[in-house]
This record gives sequence, structure tokens and C-alpha cells, in this order.
Amino acid sequence: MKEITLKQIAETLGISVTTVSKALKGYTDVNEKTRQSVLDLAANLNYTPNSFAVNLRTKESKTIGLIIPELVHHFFSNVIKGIIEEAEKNGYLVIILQSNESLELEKKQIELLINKRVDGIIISLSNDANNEIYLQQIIQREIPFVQFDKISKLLPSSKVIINDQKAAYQAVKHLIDKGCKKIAHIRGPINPQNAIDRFLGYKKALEDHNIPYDSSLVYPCKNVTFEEGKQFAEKIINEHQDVDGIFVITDLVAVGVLAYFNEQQIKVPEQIKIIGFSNWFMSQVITPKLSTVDQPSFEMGEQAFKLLLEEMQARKEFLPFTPRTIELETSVIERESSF
Amino acid sequence: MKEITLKQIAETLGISVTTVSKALKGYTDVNEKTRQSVLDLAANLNYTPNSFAVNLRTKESKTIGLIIPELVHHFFSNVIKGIIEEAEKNGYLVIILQSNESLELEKKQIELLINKRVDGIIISLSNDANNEIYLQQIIQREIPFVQFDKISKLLPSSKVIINDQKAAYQAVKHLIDKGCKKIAHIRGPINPQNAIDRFLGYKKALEDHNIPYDSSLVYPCKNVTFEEGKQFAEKIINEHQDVDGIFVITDLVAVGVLAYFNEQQIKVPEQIKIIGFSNWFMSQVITPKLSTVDQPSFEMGEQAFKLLLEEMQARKEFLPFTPRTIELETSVIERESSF
DNA sequence: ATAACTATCGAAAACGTTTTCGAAATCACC
DNA sequence: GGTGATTTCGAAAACGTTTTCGATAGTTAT
Repeated sequence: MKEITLKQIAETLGISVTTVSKALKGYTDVNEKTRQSVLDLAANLNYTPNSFAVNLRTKESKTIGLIIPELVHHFFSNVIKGIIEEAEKNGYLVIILQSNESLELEKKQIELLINKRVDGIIISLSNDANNEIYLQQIIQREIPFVQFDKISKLLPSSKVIINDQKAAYQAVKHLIDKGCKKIAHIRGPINPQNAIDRFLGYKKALEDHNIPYDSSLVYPCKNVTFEEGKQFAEKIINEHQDVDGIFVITDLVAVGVLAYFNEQQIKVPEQIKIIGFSNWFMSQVITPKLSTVDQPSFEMGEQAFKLLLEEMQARKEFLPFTPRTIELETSVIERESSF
Repeated sequence: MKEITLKQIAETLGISVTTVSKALKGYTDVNEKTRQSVLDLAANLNYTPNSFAVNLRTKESKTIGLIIPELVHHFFSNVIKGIIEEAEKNGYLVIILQSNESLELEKKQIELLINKRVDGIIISLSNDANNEIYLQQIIQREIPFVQFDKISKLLPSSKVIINDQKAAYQAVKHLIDKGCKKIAHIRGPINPQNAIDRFLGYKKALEDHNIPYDSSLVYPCKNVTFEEGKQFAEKIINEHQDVDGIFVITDLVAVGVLAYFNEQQIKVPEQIKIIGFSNWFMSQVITPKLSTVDQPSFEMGEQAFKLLLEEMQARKEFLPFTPRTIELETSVIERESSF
């Protein structure tokens, strides 16, 4: 059960390793007859090149690294799927790591990937990350690098994002159009860019429609969980009895809000209208069905890999490369929670 | 911006590459002073060994491959998470591929992983897979190999499973205990072992409680989707008005059933009681909350990697290895849908 | 017949590491 | 001072591939 190598093929055929290699790689300076015999024997023996040797020789591994904050997550799962499929189409494999929202882990994992010499890295930052040295390092070392969703604007890399501000604006505008006069916002943590942008969209929508902004109506999540949704729902209803609409950072939390209101027999959408974000699958199966903002997650993954590929190819040919940012479209999905 | 190599360190220190390598790897035949100077310089230059060269030399890549049928899936996401975390703890990285329930893709991906020379492979089979040659190949080539969840009993590899038959038995028994007299079963596709076992558990539970088995009450899924749940719910209620309980292959489908009954104002659990399988997150947030069977998915991933590691280590030391099967415990979770 | 090509092949270096084995130098001991 | 042990080092081979650069033989043109 030994591994087949070029050398073995060469020896049984009585020719040199060089010629075998050339025959397999389609070089033109090898006789048609020898080429055939090589091809035949290679096929018979089921030869496949030793990728370790190829990696060493070519200095690339056809493997990329992907770091995300959380794997068990409808949005991220879909992005991963998009990345993997697009990568596979182009002959790349994907190593996945999960930072668990820990800066320390994120740092360690980036170093892991760099030491592994992956051909490129795609990342969605953890909440506290911003412009850390270990991130700058990726760019300094000229490792192809794409950020998506939770990005740092300070890092000059390619990016795939949505216009969070605009999307949030439309979500809040939707509530206003439906008649809401006092709209609370359960926002994401303080740091991440997309939480900031969604908050700004919320604020802008209020201003543009002559609703005074009231900072006591904004509730920042820490962990962005279902439980937080329940807690904030209780808090909101206690502190502001007359709130008639809530814009929630993401569906998971919004579902928590709905769960609390269901328990308390608070009528949605009659008394309070809710809109979430990201269009998680469960949003269409709960009662009432949750209105939300659809984010093209699978496509986001595809585009992220395509951008990475662009950079990998440019680097390989020593061409100059300027990072690009792709902004994908979102759309408000109207369901029962905001009728 | 050049890569640091042993050679460079050796040259600036005026010693041989051999000594540098030995110093870094803790060999005892290098003088304490030279060792220190090497360590210092290596740290200064931020040296990390070129993994391509190490792979070639040591014939291992500290990377494993993982193939699953579907990424966007609560159960599989959790397993992946368990595998990745356990692998990372042990210095391994994980390449993830998705077979999309396609035999052809599965075959291609296994060949991809073998050619990549991953140190081991973990797989949950696609529905139609059974004992294909490309699977036997993994074992013939002595590549460490673990199956989980959707396994083939014909393949002599390590496995991590639950006792699907027993778990299904308990689920159905739960319905019987709650008073159900006529219980339908929406089962998985014909082929996968776990679908078969759950069906057998269903049948056995009926027999043991003197409920006659009626094959017209068993509905096999093709794609195991939310939509199929809705369709089967409609079919069941039309074909068997007196059904008072349904055991569903998995929560996703069960949620479809609930959705249809909600639409049709059919009361759950009063008229019909439902129990699902796998304890998806959404099961606790829908109305009514779905009873289900909890499956320790994260732990399943951890155990799968541990088994793989056992085999990888045995192979490395040319020790004999006999596959092991780990069976994890399940538990019925009683919620509103079966009160 | 000579010169200039063309077609076909292979030696050798290179990628960067690890490990074996022997050499040299130092030390301890009688 | 001679023997044997110990410490410290490095040359060299090996992992398997790719690619450069000649070399050789055969072919064509003059």
C-alpha cells in the first residue's frame, strides 16, 4: 500500500522523473508515445501528486482560512456555504475557525492560519476587534484578505457588506409607515460597525419623519441572544408603556422579544409592531411571523471568495492590487409582526 | 518582506542549519549558549517553520477533512462546532466540505481530501450512500476515518451515534403515555440508517403497547424540509381524521407540521400531539413549543474528533487499531406540543 | 558537407525541514 | 599519557515535485 510517486513511474518506464512530470503537466517537449505511456501508467496506478511536495514547490496550498465569530448561526452558516461552494468551484478548500467573540482566540487563530501558509484569509470580526496589530499584520505580509459583515473600516482590505444604515433606515421607515409613533431600538453591542450603522439608520429615519430621538429608547445588547430579547422586551414595556414599535438588531433577539410578548399576552402587531434583521429561517415559522430585513448571506459568501480570488491571482503574478468593496442589496420583508 | 528560514538564522549565527533546527526542537545535543542565541534570534525575526516543508518531511499536515450533507442545519452546525473546537485543542485544523446529499459530490470530495493528504476524515453520509467503493477506499488506504450520525454499518470504521431506535421508541412511548391511540410517523428517506432505526423504534413502541402497526400511517420524506412537513400534515389529516399523535423524523419537518395545523386551526396538542427529533433551537420559540428528543450534537462532534485522534496516533506509531463505536445518550424533552 | 533547426530527453537545483550518523573536541579516570 | 566516555556540532540524505538549462540526435536547408 505505498504511495505512488513520479519516481516509481519513471523507473518502471525506464525514463526520467523530469519527463514523467512534463508528460503529466502537458509540456510540449515530450514525445507523443512517451506521453501516452506515462498517462496510461499513471491512470493505472491511480497516481495523484503529493500535495505536500507541490505546496512546497509552488509555495501555495490552494487552501484558504475563514474565521467567524459563531458557527451555529443562520446568517453565518449561509455565508460559509457560499464561500465553500465558490471556493470548491475554483479548486480551493476552506479551513474554518470560530473566534467565539474572543479577541484572544481571534489573534491566535490568525497566527495559526498565517503559519499554515493559507493562500488567503476571509474574516468576520469579533465584536471587540477593530484595528488590532494582528489584523494589520495580515495586510503588511501581503496575505490576500477579505472582510465581510462585521468589518473594520480602518483596515484597507477588500470587503463585502450591506449598507446597514440604509437597511436599518428602511426597516424603521416601514414601522413608521405602518403607523408607529414611538419606536424603540434594541441595538447590537457598542463596538461593531454594523451595530453602529444600524443605530444611525434608526436615528436618521426618526429624524426624517419628525419623530424626536430619545436615547432612553435605545437598548444595547451584550451577547445578542434570545434571552436578551426577552429581558429587553420586559424592560421596554415597563419603562415605556406607550412604545408601539421596536426595531431589533437581529432576528434571534427579536424572537426573544416576541416570546416575552406572547407570554405576557401583549398583542403583536396590534399593540406593538416588531421588525428584526437578517431573515433567519425561524422568523417565518414563529407566531406571529416576524417582519425582517433580508440579507443575501449566501451571495455574500460567494462574493467574498471571488474578491479573495482576485487578490490571490494578482499577488501570484506580482500585479498591483487595490482592495474593492462590494455592497449587496437588502430588502424589507413584511410579515405578521408589523401588519 | 521575505520569509525567515532556518538557513538565514544559521548564516547570521555562523552555525549550521542542523544545529538551528535542533535548538528549536529541543534536542539535547546542542550547547546551552548556542541554543539561547538561536532561540533569541528566532524570536526576534518572528520565525515560524514553513509548514509546507514540515508536511513533506513528516508526512502529516495536522489537518483533517469533514464532509457533511448540509451546512445550514442546526444539528450539523453544532457537531461542526464540537469537532473544530476539539481539533483546535489538539493542534489540528478542519477543512469542511458539503455533499449537498449528492453521491457524486461526496465521491469527488473524498478524493479531494485524499489527494490533499489530510490526516483523517470525519463524515456524515449523504442519504443514498451506503457502502460505495470510494468509501471503502478510505479504509483500504488506512486513512483514519470516523463516521457520525448518518453512518453505514457496512463500513468498519469508528462511529459516533445515538441509539436511534431507542430514542424513537421513547419518543413514541411518550406520546402513548400522553394518551395517543393512533400515531402517525413522518419518517426520513428510505435509505439512511438513522431513518430506518427511528422507524423501527416507532414500530416497536406500538407493538409493545398493543397498538396495531399500520403502514399507511408512515410517510417517508424525500428532502426532509419544512415544506414537506406542511404537505404531510395536510395528507395525514385528510387520510386519517382520527390520528391523535405524530412522531416526526426531525424538528424542521415537525415545525412544518405545526405551521400547517396552526393555519388550519387544528389544535395542538388537544386534537393532535406532536413530537420531533434533535431539539433544534427554533423548537422552543414556536407556538406551541415543540416536544422533541435531545441529541448531544456538540458532544457528538467532540467524540468524533477524539476517536479520529486515537486512530491517527495509532497509525503514526504503527500500532494495531480496532474501530470503536461510541453511543451517546438522548432524552425526551416534553413541551407544549404533547401536553 | 556544413550549418542551423527541431524534437526529445534528463541532470540538477530548488523549495525548507528533519534526522541519522559520524567527526571532532573536551572531559574524566586510572 | 592513554583510554574511554561525553559533549557539541555539521554533512548529507531524504521527503516529491517543478523548472531551468543543456545535451543529444535527427532533420532540413544551403
